[in-house]
Amino acid sequence: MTGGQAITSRAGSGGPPRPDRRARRRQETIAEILDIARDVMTAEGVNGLSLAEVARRLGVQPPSLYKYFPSLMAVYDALFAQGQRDVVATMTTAMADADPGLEALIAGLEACGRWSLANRAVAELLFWRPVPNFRPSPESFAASIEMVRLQRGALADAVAVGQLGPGALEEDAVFLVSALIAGVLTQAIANEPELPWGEGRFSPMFPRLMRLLPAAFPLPD
Amino acid sequence: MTGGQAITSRAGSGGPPRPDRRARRRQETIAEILDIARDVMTAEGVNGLSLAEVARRLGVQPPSLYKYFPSLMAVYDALFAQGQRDVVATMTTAMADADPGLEALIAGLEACGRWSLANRAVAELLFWRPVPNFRPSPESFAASIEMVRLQRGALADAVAVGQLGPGALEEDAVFLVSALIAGVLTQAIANEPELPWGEGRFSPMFPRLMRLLPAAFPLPD
DNA sequence: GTCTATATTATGATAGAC
DNA sequence: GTCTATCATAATATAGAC
Repeated sequence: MTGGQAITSRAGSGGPPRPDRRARRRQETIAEILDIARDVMTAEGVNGLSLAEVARRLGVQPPSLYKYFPSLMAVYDALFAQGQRDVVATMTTAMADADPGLEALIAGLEACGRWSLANRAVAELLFWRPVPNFRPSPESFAASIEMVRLQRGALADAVAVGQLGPGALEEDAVFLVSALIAGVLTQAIANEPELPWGEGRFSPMFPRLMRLLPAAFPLPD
Repeated sequence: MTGGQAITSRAGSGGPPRPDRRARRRQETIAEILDIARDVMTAEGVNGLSLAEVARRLGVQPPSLYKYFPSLMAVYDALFAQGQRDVVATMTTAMADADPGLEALIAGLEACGRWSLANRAVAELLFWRPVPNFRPSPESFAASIEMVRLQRGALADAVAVGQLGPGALEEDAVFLVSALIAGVLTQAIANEPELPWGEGRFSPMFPRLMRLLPAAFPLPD
């Protein structure tokens, strides 16, 4: 199922494929590997990921994968990095479409929740750290700092427009907020892994929790 | 390192050890196996538990363990059941020592949090369900129903004494409450696994979250 | 960039001697 | 209730042919 195109083009032109074409093909294969890896994690658990199973599903022999990733941990790292980028982009878009302040904060967290239930396995990898001996590379980790920055910005906006009190500017405000979304997500993923955001017993609690934010960071009298 | 006592007593009396003595020794070994299993999970992750490693640490050969547990999953189930009993007992005690109602609810949840950070690996097994193909047996699962019952009772008490509004009697109130403790715990375990309850960035948020309960279940006007 | 072959290591589990 | 020996399986990873 692979190589047909490349061989055809090579036979047709008589020359080797253009470098960018080869590079693009390589990127496609990498993307396919990561896609399959996500499927495997969803089916077998985050720890159940194995290069052997990925190779089986891709229809190649395990050693071939080492041309694309130097180790299993490198695959985890790529999944982590891509997932983190993906969730941050999703949150950023959702926040940009909402009024700055509390609405944007809630929209961003809700987008994070929706994404996490739609990408359960990667969300576990990102937020639960279930793989021993796996530490995300510094570059991967950088994106999670961006996530905190996003939330801090929205909290500051909410203070600026008078929706929240000055407590929301404190350093730990973001930890309180992230515990709220983490709680809903953990319960949903652990107890109702098949249900999307908005269904089940836990994610519908999210809007109610968000309505508590003004009480958590009260305006000064 | 074992067997010395039994051989001595057998040699001394000339007869076989009394059945209850043998049974007690067996229970001690089972307890020791579970103890070591907890250590292994703490060190290698919940999924890193293996009978081979337990046997190594216990100083026996792997097949010997099958005299005590029929499979690895049976060990997980025993850990699950014991952990669930343990955390429910801890919560029950903490709640009994507090005023019925909101204080008891908070004391129970706080005890659950303290226990979970002190028993990280088992808490992950209980609340995250990270082991694929592991379903707790019905008996094990029964204790987690008791946990819900405890919380519902405290919520009802809080309504009865006028601390919370009637919303706390609704079926989903316990899901909201459990999302609060789950959020703090998830963040603490994932990001600061070495820190006990009360330290770090997340578990100190718990009292602040509990102070939001009256706003979550407001009294009628 | 794919393959075969292989090294190395590990696992869960069973049979059967003692 | 312990052991040795073994089965069956699986994993990551490397060497080297094509």
